[in-house]
Amino acid sequence: MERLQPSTTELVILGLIAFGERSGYDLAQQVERSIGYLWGPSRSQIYKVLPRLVEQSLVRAREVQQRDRPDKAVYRITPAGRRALRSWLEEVDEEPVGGPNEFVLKLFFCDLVPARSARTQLEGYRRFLTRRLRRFESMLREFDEVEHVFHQLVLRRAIARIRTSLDWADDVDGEIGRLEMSRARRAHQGPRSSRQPVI
Amino acid sequence: MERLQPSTTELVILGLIAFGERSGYDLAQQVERSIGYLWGPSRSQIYKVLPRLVEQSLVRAREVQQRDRPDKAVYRITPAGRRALRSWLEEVDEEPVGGPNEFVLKLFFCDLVPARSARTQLEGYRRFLTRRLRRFESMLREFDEVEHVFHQLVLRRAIARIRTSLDWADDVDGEIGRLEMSRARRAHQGPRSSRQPVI
DNA sequence: AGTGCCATGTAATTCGTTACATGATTTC
DNA sequence: GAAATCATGTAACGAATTACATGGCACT
Repeated sequence: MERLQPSTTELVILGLIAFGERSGYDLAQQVERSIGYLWGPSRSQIYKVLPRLVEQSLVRAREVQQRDRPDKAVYRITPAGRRALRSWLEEVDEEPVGGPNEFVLKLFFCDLVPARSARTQLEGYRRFLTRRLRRFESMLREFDEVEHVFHQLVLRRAIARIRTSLDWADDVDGEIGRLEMSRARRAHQGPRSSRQPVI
Repeated sequence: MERLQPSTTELVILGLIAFGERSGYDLAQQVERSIGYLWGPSRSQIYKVLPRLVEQSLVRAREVQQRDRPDKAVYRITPAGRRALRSWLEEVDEEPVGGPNEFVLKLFFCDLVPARSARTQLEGYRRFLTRRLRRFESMLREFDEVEHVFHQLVLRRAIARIRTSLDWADDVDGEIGRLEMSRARRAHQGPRSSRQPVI
């Protein structure tokens, strides 16, 4: 009974594990110190997801004995896990059900994949933002400003934020270019570098 | 078995009804044409919430017979509903569980309350944003830029968006000022105006 | 003695989604 | 004849939260 695509929650956990071996506790900590604001499952939810990932053989668990600390289980990504993660990151969902954050969430993990994939994802995000911007701007024209001042104001905030994100996307584009160059340079100098994608 | 505070979903539905009598269908439509992007319950969820609101006597239902269209039920806010809504809008939750959107959601409904309440809510939002900005900026310093380029980039987006929201808050402040003045002018000229708060 | 960190989980409950079901009327 | 709009709901399921439960070590 394998699902075709794991849930976003599962993929995010998987993504964090892809950066290196982690325990459930580590994951909970890292979540709130990094992507917690984009997407924040509770500690207990993480512990529920981990066995599911093992079951789908996307990660493998390993017991670690400790003296002065409680024993713990650490999880490491498997080849199947890498494949699942890669296909998630490479697929561009034009209208994600989980909202616009899904683009950003995927971009967060783009250190794991070739710069090419990051660029593709970014393009999808840009298209999404542009569509939204058009829609919101036309909504703004329809609203009457006299009766519902705050409706308009809130909409204006949304529009301003989209514009900011679009500007940011331009920055990222440049950054990806620099990344590609530095990776290419390293590739024909020394063979293994920490900057190369790891999955 | 009365809850002390209705859920956010209930309050948002209640808020929309406060603008005027609505059917379940109307609500679903209005949601996706206005605040859907901030907070989007499905149509079927709306139909589940409406009886709950009746039960808590925050709204009253009325049957409407129609010839060429199916009959429908329309909902109107009650005095108890107004009280619940007002207390929600006037209360500033410094760290909302539903995330930052809760501030914006409340501001969306601020045409219903005195300008004073809007300003108080806005101040809370500003404090929230400033706290976040400080936190994110310190996170940015901690990240190493070499290994995880995209972690930094995503964080930079969040920071840029917060700055945009803060600028927007300045705008809203000015707009509220204008609103107060125009309301005051109307108050000592004609007695009833559509621009006065309705709850 | 008390707080906080490490570490993992279960149980109860709520919230919400998707899919299904129905059916008339209007518009292309 | 097909599609869209109006109109309301149920049923099955999944996802996620909060609260509960345990327990040792380190630091003040």
